[in-house]
Amino acid sequence: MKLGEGVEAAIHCTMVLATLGPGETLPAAAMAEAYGISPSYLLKHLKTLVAEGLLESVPGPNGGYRLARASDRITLLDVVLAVEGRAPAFRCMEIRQGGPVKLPKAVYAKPCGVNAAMLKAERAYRAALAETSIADIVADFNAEADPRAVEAVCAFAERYRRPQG
Amino acid sequence: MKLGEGVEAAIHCTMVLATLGPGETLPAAAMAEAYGISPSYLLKHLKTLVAEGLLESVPGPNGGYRLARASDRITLLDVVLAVEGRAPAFRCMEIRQGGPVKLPKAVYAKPCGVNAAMLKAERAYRAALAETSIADIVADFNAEADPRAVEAVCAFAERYRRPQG
DNA sequence: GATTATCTACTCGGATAGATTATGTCCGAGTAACTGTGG
DNA sequence: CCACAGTTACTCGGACATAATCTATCCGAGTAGATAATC
Repeated sequence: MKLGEGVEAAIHCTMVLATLGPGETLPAAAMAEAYGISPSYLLKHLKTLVAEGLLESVPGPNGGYRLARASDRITLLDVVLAVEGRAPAFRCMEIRQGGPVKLPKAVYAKPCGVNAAMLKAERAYRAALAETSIADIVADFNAEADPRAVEAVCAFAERYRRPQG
Repeated sequence: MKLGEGVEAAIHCTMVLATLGPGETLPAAAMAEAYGISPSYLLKHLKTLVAEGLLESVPGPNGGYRLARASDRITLLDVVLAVEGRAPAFRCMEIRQGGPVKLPKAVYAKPCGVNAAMLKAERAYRAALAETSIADIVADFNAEADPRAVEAVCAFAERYRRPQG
């Protein structure tokens, strides 16, 4: 039960991309510098987000990344699943069938109760993540965070944003 | 976002230990054989469960493991946290502070909104796990599962159980 | 001076090493039961 | 026949290899813009 470090980066990058105007892009190198992380490694995760349909990439000079759809239609769940994979955290290996005594397959027709309980909990987890959109997080940040932090993010986006794409 | 394979084994072992009478124990080797997993590796996880206070171990001949408290007071959350650790799955690295522009620490006094949202989801996950006790899972298994599977588990426990401890 | 072909520089994308964690295994410490002996 | 000491075999506990995964990096493909030659 441990999420990769790239999830945090992916969420923050998605947030800052949400502050851009329509069509504007931001290069990966700028975001990597802004958060003090490896550009190559961030690129790896951004690539995944593009493949998952959350972001769009524009190659060439003045290229960069932008959201593939409005920020209020991208949830934290979308980002987490894109980076970590859609497979459930608990993967039932059916060890209940692993013993030496082999019963007919029909005995195990009903799904394992343990698996059911674990998946139920994971549904609750995902539902909670799905309740919060990137737009919500950004709005909360702008409203609640220290004005200097908000100003710093705006200045950063203003400096590195690329028009149109 | 991925749980170790040992979680499933730990839950199933806890369940079968819950079917024993008071004071009775079951050796690790028996459970490993019943589920077709490595005895040494299972022992590793059982050891952890003992250290976490969920199980008790009895050394020597006729030794084994038993629950440290009643099965209706052991939840799935207890087992998962014992095996996977109590640390949250999402660990905020504060990359928002990682950039080249250094703002006063007071700016970051309020916790990161991303972290808050992720931890909220994880609280929902843990709450769902805490709702289900091992006794619940066992009762559901006895009521819903195929009678042949129930019989197999009973026969197994009957064969390997050790009196008293 | 306008147009066009070329060239350059900058971007993302995929394939490639290193580090950390999870998985799987082995041997040693400790204890209860068994065995043989003596009373 | 009973008590007792020694031995044995079986259990868990901790330290040690192996495999998988996450982290980090480098080089290549592609494109927009700048440049310079040409009409």
